[in-house]
Amino acid sequence: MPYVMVQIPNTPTPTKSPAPRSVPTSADVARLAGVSRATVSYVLNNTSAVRISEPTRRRVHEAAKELGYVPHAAARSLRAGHSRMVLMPTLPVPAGPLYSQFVHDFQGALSRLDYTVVQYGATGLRGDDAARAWAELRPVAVLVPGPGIGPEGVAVLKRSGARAVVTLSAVPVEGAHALLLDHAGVGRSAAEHLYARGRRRIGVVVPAEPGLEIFSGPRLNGAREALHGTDAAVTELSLAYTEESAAALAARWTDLGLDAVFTYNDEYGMLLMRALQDEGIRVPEDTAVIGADDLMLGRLLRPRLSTVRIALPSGRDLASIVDRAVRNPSAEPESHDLYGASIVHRESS
Amino acid sequence: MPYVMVQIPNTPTPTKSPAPRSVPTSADVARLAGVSRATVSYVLNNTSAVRISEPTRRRVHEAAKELGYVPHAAARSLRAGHSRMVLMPTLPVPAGPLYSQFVHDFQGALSRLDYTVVQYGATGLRGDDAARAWAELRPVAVLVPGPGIGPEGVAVLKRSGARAVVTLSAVPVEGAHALLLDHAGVGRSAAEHLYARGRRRIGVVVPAEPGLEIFSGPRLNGAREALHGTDAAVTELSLAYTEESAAALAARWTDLGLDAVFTYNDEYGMLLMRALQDEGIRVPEDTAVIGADDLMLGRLLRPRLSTVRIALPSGRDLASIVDRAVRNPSAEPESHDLYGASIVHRESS
DNA sequence: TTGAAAGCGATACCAG
DNA sequence: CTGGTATCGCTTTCAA
Repeated sequence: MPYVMVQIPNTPTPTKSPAPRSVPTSADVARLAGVSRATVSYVLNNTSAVRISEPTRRRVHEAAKELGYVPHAAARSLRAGHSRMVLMPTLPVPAGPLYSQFVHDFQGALSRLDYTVVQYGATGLRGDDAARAWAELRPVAVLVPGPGIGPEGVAVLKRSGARAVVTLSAVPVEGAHALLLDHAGVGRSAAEHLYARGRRRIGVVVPAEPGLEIFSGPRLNGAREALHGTDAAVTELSLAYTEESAAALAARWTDLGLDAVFTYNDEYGMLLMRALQDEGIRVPEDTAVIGADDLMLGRLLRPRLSTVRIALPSGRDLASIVDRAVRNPSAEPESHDLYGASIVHRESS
Repeated sequence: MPYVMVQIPNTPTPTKSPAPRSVPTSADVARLAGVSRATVSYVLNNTSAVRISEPTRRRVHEAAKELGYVPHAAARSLRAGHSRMVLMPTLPVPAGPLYSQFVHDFQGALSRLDYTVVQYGATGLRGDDAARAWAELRPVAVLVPGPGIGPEGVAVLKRSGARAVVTLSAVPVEGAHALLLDHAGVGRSAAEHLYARGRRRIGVVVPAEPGLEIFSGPRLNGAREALHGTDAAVTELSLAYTEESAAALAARWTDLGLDAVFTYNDEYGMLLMRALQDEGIRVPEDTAVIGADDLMLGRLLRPRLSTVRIALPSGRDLASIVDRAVRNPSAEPESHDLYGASIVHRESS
């Protein structure tokens, strides 16, 4: 810990020590193999347009291996003028199981199409600044989860060479392909379901964790909307993902006088349902509970948790949408409605 | 579009249509502002070494805005000879809650130190090829989760300019900083706990999902190790993360004659515990159950799930390890033992 | 079959 | 204060 001894300037100055052994370039390989850089490039890329003699190939390969040569992606794509990188900004919140699975599938599908998926941790930047930061990488396509981009952002990306911008969100964005997640529909379905089952005083959980508003807002509004003009009332319930918060909420449950609750998703549902049960409130007799996202854990609860399923696109489908858009960038951006806010009725409601 | 006339090879050739409006460069900005590229660079980077007149600054900024100019990261880092990118290969499996949280924290901490975290989806490449693919991006540091790299891989990365390679895994790798996750210790602790509570016929769940062997293997072996030479026996139990698989396993539970089970982690634990209960097997009376990872859901089960907690490093700690290593690349790689395979004893065991 | 050289976009030195 | 220009590493014509 020598750091306590010296003044550290407040700007992060990287130590500019000369690299002990500098990074080998194709020129180094050429020198060692006794050929020109062009030849090195031909050999290493298996260029079919030119034929290189077998002894030369071997010499080049050996030299490359000996030096531990690795081509410089930036230089290559600078020269080429394009890359096959698909950029995906990371979510501002830790990914849930649904999203993790989706990303995994999407990556697999795209790499089978010879793209490279990069999740880019651009925290702290908002709106157009974020889009500019993404554009600096000159990705061939960008998949934006959530409402992190506006029409100007899309324009910036396209001007910077992105051949496809796809949003995965509740509202379409001018110029971008849209996968429309109907969060409001989730809230609406949940509310309608509870109403149909005779519930009239309906709570809606809104996670206290920051960053989730973009999902929880539409879900809450959807529920409000569905019950507008009926004799049912909606109560917004803030809940953090901790046992204490759930216990506190459960403790004032009787005072709240609710006979049903839509818990934002299955995880919060599990949390709250357990707290209610511990408080002696019977589910579903006293209070009906419904979650969302149809996670495995809902099926394992007792009573089994009713849920609203929202279908994310399969990774393969989305990958092919991206690929098509990249191959034909002039095509009009499409909107794909991801219907499927469908009720999975189990025992808790 | 003369391209329709020629044979398109079956390799995915991107349509080489001339971009309708090509990407603006700093030269374009310079032209529009009536200054040289150098001046543009000075203005846009607020270079303090030179002073540019206010009118000129304005003209440059206006030109840049009008063209929608965004600098080209590849060109910049090619010139600069370094970047502040920290590369993190994505896991070969969808991330669990523990890991998602960890990545999120780590990203946040590193961006506060002015690094950019990139999760790179390099599927399909194994061992040294993967390391080479990562090295092409010339990251300043690489964090490898799991045993995805060997000493040669580390060497390749370092030769390519990576100033720090950190592995998050069970075994240290020559030349790399190591965060040692004691998976075997998890299995050992679980087994010792069950043994101490009088259990002798102990099952160990091994997830059927591919890609998890790297975690489940050591956990199983740790359990075996702990009970070696005692009067207890270990039975390996393959289990897929589906209700059917769990039900099938539970159905033959009596035949198996087990009085305890270590379920790999809490999620599999929840799954199996529920299946056992549905089968009429009492937990913990007939069979004790213990999971791992100390997920929230374990606390919400009834009986509450005992678990083995394994402490991942905090994102901030790890970020500062990386930062230190980057600033002082010549320092010997450190190994940090992440002890903390500690038993959280609840009701299921 | 191989080599010389142009140029991708941005930056920083050195003159003017 | 501003402009030329060399340079980063690589690919790809064009010549030899």
